[in-house]
Amino acid sequence: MSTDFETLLRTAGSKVTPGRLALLKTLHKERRPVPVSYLEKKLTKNLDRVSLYRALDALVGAGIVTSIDFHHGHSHFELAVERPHHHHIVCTSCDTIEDTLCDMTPILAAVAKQSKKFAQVTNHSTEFFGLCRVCAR
Amino acid sequence: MSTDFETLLRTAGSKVTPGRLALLKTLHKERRPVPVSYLEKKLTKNLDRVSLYRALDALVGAGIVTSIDFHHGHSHFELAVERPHHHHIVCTSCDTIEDTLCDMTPILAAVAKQSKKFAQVTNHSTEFFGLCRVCAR
DNA sequence: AGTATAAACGCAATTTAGTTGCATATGAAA
DNA sequence: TTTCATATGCAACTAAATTGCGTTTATACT
Repeated sequence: MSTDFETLLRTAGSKVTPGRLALLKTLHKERRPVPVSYLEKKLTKNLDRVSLYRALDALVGAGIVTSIDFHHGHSHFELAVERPHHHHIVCTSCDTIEDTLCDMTPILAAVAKQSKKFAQVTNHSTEFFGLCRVCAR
Repeated sequence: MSTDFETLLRTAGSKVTPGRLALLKTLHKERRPVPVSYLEKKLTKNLDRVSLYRALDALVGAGIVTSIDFHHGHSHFELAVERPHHHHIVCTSCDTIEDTLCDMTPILAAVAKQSKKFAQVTNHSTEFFGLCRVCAR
């Protein structure tokens, strides 16, 4: 899997700019879904808020970054490349996150087959909520 | 299959108020996920914005209403009772929504088994995205 | 290398979503 | 019918995300 962010940006039809490279580098380091506020702080010297949102938009559109909703009132973002497709379990008490691999392909097939209105199911987002072992006591 | 909103509110530990009854009635009529802005307009005479949010909070907490995120920058809400558990496919081009039944129980079991940090998986949210037949052309 | 141009950028202002504090009103239980 | 916790409304506020616009810059093409 490539750490070649430059190529990634090119394939996304985006220009290779210092700001966007810094963004990808940060997401790559984090390896977890992070809120925009966090990226904003980390990248103050590279991208302002507006450019950050626009970059994220472009990257999500190109499938390079995933937008995730944990029902926290704001989006989280995670690098979608370099790792197998996965989902997250979130503790509703302490917000701990754990990655979880899960195979949605049979479900996707069933949904596509069942649907009357849709020509294709291109994407899905799934989050699990629960109680972590610490909070469960 | 009860349309007995009064009982619903009571079991949720909530008081039976005209505003909350009107809210449930509206969600019942709609039978689809609606944004808060929509409810706000429909219910101006019954509940102001703040009371609406607080009522939704209570109902979601009690499992009577589901909060759904279509990546539109705001939440949608749908009545969770009176209907089998289901998910939604959203057209990324025109926002058409179609309900879809899908059985996540095997997935949930797999996730729970696989998880190291979590004691229980209590909930999940899944949305599918795609192109409807109209937009696909 | 030099230049043209569309994409990216930064800043200020704005919109939209959701929340807090507090005083008042009201449903439900005794 | 009194009591009291819960629900409500309003105003003010915080936070999230977007728009408009003038400037800069990466890249494609001489």
